[in-house]
Amino acid sequence: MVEEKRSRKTGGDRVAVICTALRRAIIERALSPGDRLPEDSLGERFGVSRTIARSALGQLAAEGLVDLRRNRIAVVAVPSFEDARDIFDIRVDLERQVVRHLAGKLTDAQVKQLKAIVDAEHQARHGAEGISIRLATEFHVRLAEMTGKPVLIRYVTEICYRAGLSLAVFSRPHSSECAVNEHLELIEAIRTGPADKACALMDEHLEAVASRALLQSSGARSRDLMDILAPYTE
Amino acid sequence: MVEEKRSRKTGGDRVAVICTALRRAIIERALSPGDRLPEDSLGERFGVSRTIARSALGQLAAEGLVDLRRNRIAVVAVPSFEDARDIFDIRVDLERQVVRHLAGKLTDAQVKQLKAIVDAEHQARHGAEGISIRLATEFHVRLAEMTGKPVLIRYVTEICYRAGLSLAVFSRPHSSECAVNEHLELIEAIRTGPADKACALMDEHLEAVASRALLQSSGARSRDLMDILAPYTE
DNA sequence: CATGCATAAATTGTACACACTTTTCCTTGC
DNA sequence: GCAAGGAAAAGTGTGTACAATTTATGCATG
Repeated sequence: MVEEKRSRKTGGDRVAVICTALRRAIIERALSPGDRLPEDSLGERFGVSRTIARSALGQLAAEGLVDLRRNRIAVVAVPSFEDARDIFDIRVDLERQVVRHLAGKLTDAQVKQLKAIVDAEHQARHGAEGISIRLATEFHVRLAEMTGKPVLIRYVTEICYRAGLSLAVFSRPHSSECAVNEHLELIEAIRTGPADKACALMDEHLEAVASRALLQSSGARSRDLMDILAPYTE
Repeated sequence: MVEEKRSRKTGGDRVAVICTALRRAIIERALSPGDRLPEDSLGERFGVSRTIARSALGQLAAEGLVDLRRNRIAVVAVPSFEDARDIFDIRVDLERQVVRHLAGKLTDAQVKQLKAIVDAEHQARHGAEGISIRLATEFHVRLAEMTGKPVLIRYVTEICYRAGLSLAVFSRPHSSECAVNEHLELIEAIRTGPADKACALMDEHLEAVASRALLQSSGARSRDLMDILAPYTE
């Protein structure tokens, strides 16, 4: 660990550093829903006191990525099926607003930027699944950022991360394969098409992502104690 | 003060107490956008240490009600005009979801509960304007709560408070007078009508609230934090 | 009278200490 | 072998101290 020196100079928001790291770990599935996040370990890991770690956990709890119960160790949030459904419903509305604001107004630089992400998605499609999911999320977040509307950006970002976390609970492996092509089509629709057309495509895309994952809930609940014990019951 | 004994028994979330008090003070306009919120004074006012006050400010910042810049005193958030517009756009979408889920499904008890709020609004219509605004907000929040969907409730609540704060910046006095009747009509539409009809009425209502607002306000008075919070300290 | 500039006051950033709660695990009695 | 109980360990809740930074004050200077 050699980054000691910088910490004094910049003093830059260390809470934010932890939040960013954890968000990424969660979205990449390096951390799974239910995983414990003790303040001590977290602080030690990032070379800060418990005060900072605790503050970061508070922030992530406010974002719905962490569950925080009194006197109990913080854990990565475990969205219920209903939560997941609601998160996707809200996501559809928010991203429709994004598309509406962006339709026909993307600059060439923006298109290039988006295609770069899709490229990365394409390359990552046979690697670790976590990377694919992170990149897919990044695509949507970047799209939102292009609206330049801070409030909208904040909510879309938050809901996208929560959606990613929900998928970690309920989707089966390799369910996000075809998203790459859909992202390319989205770019085209937003660049050229009228708002309605682009919105419809976004709706379709998100509905596809959701239904690829959420509609078969029974299989996803394999972590449930009852299911695990079922074969041993008789 | 005499609230000593309870602190041992419940130990109940003191951060939440401060957050609730501040949210209410903000929505009732006892605190105005830009008002300073030093951690010391806040803690002293609520009989807790700076640790707790700071945590509360962090939470409110995450909700968009407080602006928190490094090494600077926290202030009540000052939404820009664009922020206000975006907040209302998102609010329309979210509340449309609420209405869609509730249309034709309100129980008698729920209708009664909502009418009680509208009654209170009616009674408060010639009193302090802050109370009217709080009750109007409460109406929408309660409506959201009736969906029983935690995620939706959280976002609607947050966005309603932010909308209320935005109105504090951009609306002129007495612009929310007629909201009482509109709320009554809303209850009826949601109770009896089909979802589309009720959604349309909600859209109309929110659009009316938003457009009644958009004008500059004056009011650059500076007051004492201690005095302002007195009624909220309990 | 305005303007820097130095210094003091106010305020935040962070670590840490200690009390309290929850969890773990070991012991004891049956 | 096992259920009950009770330390010990692990972990959170909160106050406080001190460093770092910003803001306010006052004084000298042009």
